[in-house]
Parts: sequence; structure tokens; C-alpha cells
Amino acid sequence: MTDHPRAERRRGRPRHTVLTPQRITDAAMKIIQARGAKALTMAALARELGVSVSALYNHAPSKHAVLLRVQDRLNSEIDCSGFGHLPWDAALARWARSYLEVYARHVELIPTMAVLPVANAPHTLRMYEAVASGLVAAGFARDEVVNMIVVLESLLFGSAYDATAPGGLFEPGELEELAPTFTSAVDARTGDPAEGARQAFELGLETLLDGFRARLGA
Amino acid sequence: MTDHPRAERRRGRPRHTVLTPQRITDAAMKIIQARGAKALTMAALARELGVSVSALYNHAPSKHAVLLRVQDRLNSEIDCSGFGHLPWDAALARWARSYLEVYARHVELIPTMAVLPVANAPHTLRMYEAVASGLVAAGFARDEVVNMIVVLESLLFGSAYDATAPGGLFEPGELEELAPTFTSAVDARTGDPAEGARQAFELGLETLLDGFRARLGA
DNA sequence: CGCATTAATGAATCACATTCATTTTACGTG
DNA sequence: CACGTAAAATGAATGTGATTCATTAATGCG
Repeated sequence: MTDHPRAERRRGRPRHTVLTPQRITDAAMKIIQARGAKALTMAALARELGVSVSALYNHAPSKHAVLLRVQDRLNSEIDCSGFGHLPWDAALARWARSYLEVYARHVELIPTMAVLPVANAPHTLRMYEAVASGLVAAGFARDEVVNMIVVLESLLFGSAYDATAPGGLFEPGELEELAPTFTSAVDARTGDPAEGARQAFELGLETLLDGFRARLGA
Repeated sequence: MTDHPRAERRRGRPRHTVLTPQRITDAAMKIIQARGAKALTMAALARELGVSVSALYNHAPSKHAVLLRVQDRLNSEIDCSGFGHLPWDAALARWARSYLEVYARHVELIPTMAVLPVANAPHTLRMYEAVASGLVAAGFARDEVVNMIVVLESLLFGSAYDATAPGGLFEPGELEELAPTFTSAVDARTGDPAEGARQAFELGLETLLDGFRARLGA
């Protein structure tokens, strides 16, 4: 009983080998990827890690805190590689498309994520730094940069919602005759909801990029 | 016992006088306005109406259904009066600003609202009809109209989130030195978070309107 | 009047997050 | 090596909400 079977390799401070922020986040991501965000309960997380539920609360003050770490992990997947290599608008477009892709996979997290403070989220901060310095280097005014990011993120979150909305989000149903023009506009849209959402996103993105380019000239 | 004390005025089908969709929605709105969306529980709703919780389930299949009715009520407050009177872009701007105003008052509802199907929501449908016919009358292609609406709504929901986000959404905290450019961009922003959000919304709105005008020319 | 339908009720049930008192474990020190 | 301490882990509550269900009351219709 003086030594235990597993995990006593490296000297120094092994301490808690099971419940580390890393592993908790790993397990949370695993659950989300396998069974969706709804399946991420503290009980499921504990089971995944082979500990009791209450043990988690020694390492994370709340489920919300766990979600913040998950978000930072997610944000690290967003492609910021364009900034510094491509022209600012191409880099921004790549970033936005990648961002959409990541979040469209986890729409249920958006309500949590969208209100999340940036503090103590290193990957998130690194991402914003890449975008902000790309834009500043391109010549945008410092006080515009954050607003540009907010606008693009808004478009993005909205499109991500739309992308995974249950098929007939815009189907007027029985009240069709109340809204003939709108109904015909909906019918004129493409059938695949994900494709429709992507088109809306592209419309918004390109329109915004045009506007930003124009603004940079002035 | 052949007649009861209250509410037996009009002939025809008075039936259930207490729990009608109207009154349930009224009570829900009252609670939300008084104590916020978090306070809207089935228990609170039942208490407000003076009935038991389970009684509600005879008139609404779920809380979600109640929220859908609330949303339709909210949407009826959005100002669509510009369409038909003003130029399309002015009408669209008025609509979008009013929309933002309404939802910025109830951010907690957005996650529910944003995924809500339009079917069986008469006011919502009336609103979309006004916008869609305004745009079609202005000369936009039918298959663009819905995407334009989606884009504006995305911007709008995003800004509404941002508008009520806890003060330092973008404050980098301890990790400031990781993101110097971003930090200075955040500092260059206006102090009041609601004002900052409004500015972001205006930036997006005006940029989009410019783009839409250009698109109409081509 | 009697029956069928609809409303309303209170008492479960279920799913979660979170708290707490207590025990277990690990580790450095005397 | 024993021991004390602090961190880690535990299981058993607790609390909050939504939702279900069997039962009872009322109401309108033939």
C-alpha cells in the first residue's frame, strides 16, 4: 500500500494525475464530439474520467467553467494562418469560414460561448491577436477593429444557428396565405438547409468585405 | 351551482376563461418584463395565473411552446412601418434598428428564438412578409431576399448579445501581454459596453446596406 | 338527467447541477 | 518510520425545474 499501481513515473510534483484541467477538457471534448453538447453533464464527465461527480468540483468551480475551457480548446482549432501571409481580406475570409465551420459543429454551445469573457482563455486571445494585428497592419483604425470582429462574429454565430436549424425554419405552415411574397421567397431558396445557411453566410461575408475594403480606401 | 360566479358573460363558447393562449402569453410577458427571462418558470407562470402547474399542460404542450408564443408577441413590437412608405433601404434600417431594440431587452430569449420555426406565428409571419415584399418591390431577386434577412438577423442577434454582455467581454485579463495589439484595440473602443455594441451594429448595418445597394445596381 | 369531454389538481418522477460532511491518499518533516 | 496536514475523492443530500399521471370536478350536449 506504500505505492500505488498507476502513474508514479515523473518526479517533482505529479500530485493529481487524474483530474487535471487538461484531462477534464479532453474528456469534455470527447463527450461533445461523440454524443453532442446536450450529453455533456457533470455525471457523464465524471463517468468518462472514472471519478465521482463531486470530485470534479475540486478542480472546476462550475460546469460553466468547464465550458469556458472547452471553448478555448475549440477556438484553437480556428484557422488564423492567413494573417501575415495573405492579403488582409483573404486572411479575414479564411478565418471567418474556418470559424463558422468549427461552430457549426457545436451550435448548442453558442449561447454559452457568445457571452464568454476572453480573459484567461489563451488560445482565444491568441486568435484575436492574430486578427487584430492583421487588420491594424492593413491600415484599419484601432477603434474600428474590435467592431469589425464583433460584426463578423455576429454574422457567424447567426449563420451557425441557421446552418443546423431544423429543416423548415422558414416554412410558413398553415398561415402561408398571410405571407405570399415571403413564402415565394422561401421557396426560391435552395432546398438543403445547410447549403442555404452557407449561402447566407457567404452573402454577408462578401458584402462586409466589400464594405471594409471601401472603408479602408477612405 | 348551475352557474358559477365569475366570467360567464358572453354567450357562444366561453369555455375556459382562465387559461387561454392569450392569457398565458400575457402572464409570461408580464413575468419576463418584471423579473427577466430566467424568472419565467412554469411554477411562476402558474402562480401568476392562479392555477396549478400541471393545469398549464392542458393548454401548452411544453414550456418551449409558451416561449414560441412569447416570441410571436415580441415580434409584433418590431417596427415594420417603413416598408411601403420610405425607400427600401431606409425602411430596412428602421426595421433592423427596431428589431435590435426589442431583442436587446430580452437577450436570454435569443437562443430559443433564433431557432424558432416561423410556422403558426402570425405576427412573425406578417413581419417577414412586410420585409420580403419591400425588398422584392425594390427589385431584389426572390432567392436573395431570404438570405438578406438571415444576414441582418444574424448581425442583430449577435449585437444584442454583445449589447448586454457583462462589461469586460473583451478584457484580456492577466494574459494581456499575449495580445498587445488586440488589447490596444479594445482600449480604443468606447467605454460603455451598450454603446460599443450599438456602434458595432451600426457598422455592420451600414456596411451591409451599402453592399445591398451596390448589388441592386448590378 | 346522464354521459363524454375538457380543466384542473396534487403528488410523483426525472434530470441536472451543486453542496457538504466525511474519509482517503500522498507527501514532507520531525 | 510514524505522523500530521492538505489536497482529492466520495456518497449522500439538496434544490430547481420541467414533465407525467391518475384522479377529481365541472361543463355542455343529447
